[in-house]
Parts: sequence; structure tokens; C-alpha cells
Amino acid sequence: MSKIETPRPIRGTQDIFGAEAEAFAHVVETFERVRKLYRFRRVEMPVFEKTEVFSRSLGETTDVVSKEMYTFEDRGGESLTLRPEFTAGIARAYLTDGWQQYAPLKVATHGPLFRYERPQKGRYRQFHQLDAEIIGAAEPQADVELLAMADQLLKELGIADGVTLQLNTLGDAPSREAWRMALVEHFREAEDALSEDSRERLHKNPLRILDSKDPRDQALVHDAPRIDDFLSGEAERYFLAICDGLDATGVKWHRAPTLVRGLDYYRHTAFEFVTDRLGAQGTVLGGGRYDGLIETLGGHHTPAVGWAAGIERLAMLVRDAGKAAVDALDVVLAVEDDRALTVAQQVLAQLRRAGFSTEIVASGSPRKRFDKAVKMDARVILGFDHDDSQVVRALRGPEEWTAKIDEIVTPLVLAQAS
RNA sequence: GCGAAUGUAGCUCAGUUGGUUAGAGCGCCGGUUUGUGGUACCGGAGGUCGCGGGUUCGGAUCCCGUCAUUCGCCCCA
Repeated sequence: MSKIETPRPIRGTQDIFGAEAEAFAHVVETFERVRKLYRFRRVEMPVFEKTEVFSRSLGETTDVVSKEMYTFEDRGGESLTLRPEFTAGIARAYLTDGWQQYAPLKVATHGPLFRYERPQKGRYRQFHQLDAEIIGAAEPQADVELLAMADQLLKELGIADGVTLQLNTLGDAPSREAWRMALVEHFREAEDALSEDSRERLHKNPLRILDSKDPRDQALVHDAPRIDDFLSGEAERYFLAICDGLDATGVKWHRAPTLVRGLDYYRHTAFEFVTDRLGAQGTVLGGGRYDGLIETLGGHHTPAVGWAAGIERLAMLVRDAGKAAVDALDVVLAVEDDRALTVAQQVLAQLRRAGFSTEIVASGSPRKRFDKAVKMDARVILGFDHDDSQVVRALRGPEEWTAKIDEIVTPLVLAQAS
């Protein structure tokens, strides 16, 4: 008989358990609570879409589309792709599901996304994001509201210290194009001094040179033309309105003139909440305005803003900050004699129905069950020996007491209340 | 796609210049002790030393390849 080999997990996937899973759930629960305060509607989106949903909206030449997507043919021969981000699918639904009637539409969702990348700290092939979008709103207040929600989320997660909001504008389409051309001209003059990566970027995505980490690029970036010199009057007024709005809302921000976005569809506002506590993956939440995206999917010109946040990255910060408290165990039952099992089962059901989180220890060596129960760190321990009185003893409460089995809940409720 | 480090029990790790039958702590299972108690002791299960090849009388240890993990680059949340 040949040995059966256990299948290995897929590279870049995670089996999340224990404290990590608690932190993960805490992030999602907090997001759900905050999103309701801001009246964002919950949506559930498909995990896969036609490939063109992403290739057209993100841009064929972006790394995400050209080498990071999980694309496959289904049995009908259609090219499908596991979603590498949320925005494109939501924009598609806005057009195909008649969501335009609800504009301006505020939606929120979360779930798994897929990108074929080299895994490292805070970066996985199946990863998870929170996502919030406002579609059909052209006014700066939409950007401000979205940022305020992000800010409140981070504060309620208890990780706002050490995370800063980096804010920039990319201008409207003409501003952005003029800036882009000036940047290309600036960097082309000194092309030989650029890093290899940046020479490549010069042709593919010159804006990205601005946030290069290579020291050879730093000096050139420092002298590079600023978007401020290319902003149209309208684009400038728009950006100032956002700055004022954030100040009025009490959201702290820093101007980051070299902050750009990787994906082509962004206009005007661009932002990232950044920390230095997660190594190379410092962006914890990022987004911006994507007024051009809906058109690439065949819709009318539709202004929109959104952001996404990496749940794993937030969960790591939450864990490091010690903010993910595991819910304490209310009661543990130690069955020290198997003949008392039936009685214990009755009490167990009674307690759980009454709303107490309850665990039972009834296996292994009877003499060691109490010790096991003690280690579970419950607020109350109930000991079950075998005798005819059907009385249990409670320890580790505010005080010790005994009770008949059908009267256990009452003293526990009283103990809870005191 | 590129670079570096690391893979020994369920977990955290020892394992000397290559040399008997590969170890410890924790956890798990059983027993004894204690008996309103988180104790101590005894015993047990559990390992193709990531995988494959090579060098050697002999490989957990040296060499090559491969897979995985981690940390960077890139990309991005």
C-alpha cells in the first residue's frame, strides 16, 4: 500500500486561525459598524468576471492585468478572471444592474481578491479587502465623506496612531496629461541617471517614477515638476475644497506631492493611509477618484470615488496593538465523573440558551478534567461529581456557591450583573 | 520576474570538525500524588531530519537541483 501524500496548500493562500482570525473578524465587524454610520449600502459581488471587465478598466499595460491576473477559460470557452480588485466589478454592476437609479450610490463590501504575485509580509495571492465606493457624485464632499469614514474606521480599530493620511491630487484629465508630459520630458533629459526600473517606467507609467525607492531616482524626483503648476483652475478649486472639508471634519492629512496611483483610471483625489510598521507593505488603505472608469466599460461619464483596505494588513496592526480581545469564556463545566454527564449536558444546554458562552470538559482522565477546566480561564467553573443530590459547585465566581441544577442560571445572572 | 535567509516531533527549538538506536521544553494520551484544587512525579504515542540526486566506508550535517516559508526588489491594499 503506497503512502497517501497530503496535498499542500496553494502558495500565497492562508489558513487563518486563532488570534489572527480574531483580529481579522474584528476588522470586518468594525468596518460593518462604521459603514452603517455613513449609510453605505452593503453589496455582495461575484468573485469572477469576464476578463474584459478588468483588462479594459485597469488598462492592458498595467502589471495587474498583464501578469498578475488569474485568468482561465470556462467550459463554454469564455475568458474569465478571478477579481484582482473590487472597483471594476462594482462599476460593471452599476451599469448592468440599473444601479444608476440610486445615484449617488454609496456601497461597501469586503471579501477575497486574487493576484499572482510573489508572497511576502502583508501580501498574498488570495488576500482580502474592505471596499467603499461612491458612484455618481461629482462634488468634493463625496471625497471628504469617504475619507472621514476611512479615518473613523482606523480610529475605531485603535490603530490610527502611526498611520498617516497622505493626500494628493492628480488633476482633471487635461491637468494630468500636461503634468505627465512635463514629467516625461524632465526624466528623459536625465534618463541615464535613472534606475533600470525607472527607465522602464518612463515608457510604461512615468508617474510611478515619483514613488521609486531607488536612491538614484531620488534627486531627479526632488526636482521634478509638480502637479500644482499644471492644475486647471477648476481642478485646483476642487482640491482646495477637499482640504478644507477634511479640516472641518477633523481628519488630519499630509500633502504628498509625489503620491500617484498605479491604475490608470484615477483622476483628481489620490490618497493612501500609510504606516511604517509593516515593512515594505506600508499602505494600509488607498484609493482616489476615478471619474474616467465607467466610460471605459461603456457607460456615460460618471464621477466616482472609492477606497480599498487590506484586511490582513489592518489585522496585523490590530494584533500588534493588542486590540483584538478574544471574547472571554463565561462558564466551563468540569465533569469529574462520567455518571454526571447527563446532568452536565442539561446544564450546558440551559446555560447556552440563557446566553452564556459555555464549554464542557468531559473527556480524558477524570482526575485531570478539573485542571483542564481551570486552564480555560472561564469566569465561572462548575464542578460535577456523581451523587444523588444533583447539586453542582461553582468556583472562581465572585464567591463560591452550590445550587440545584435547575437553579443554576439565576445565580449566574446575578453574578454577571454584580 | 530578480535577490537573500531559513526548512529536524503537533508547536518552539538543540543536534560539536560528517561517526552507535536523532534529543529537549511545551502540547497530547495514560497512571500516581494532591483533594476546593492551575502542584509534582512516572510512563506512552508521535520523526521518510522538506523532497530528489551526488560525494563518502558512513550524511540531519558537505555539494547540486527542486519545492515551500520568510524578508527585500518589483507591484499594490
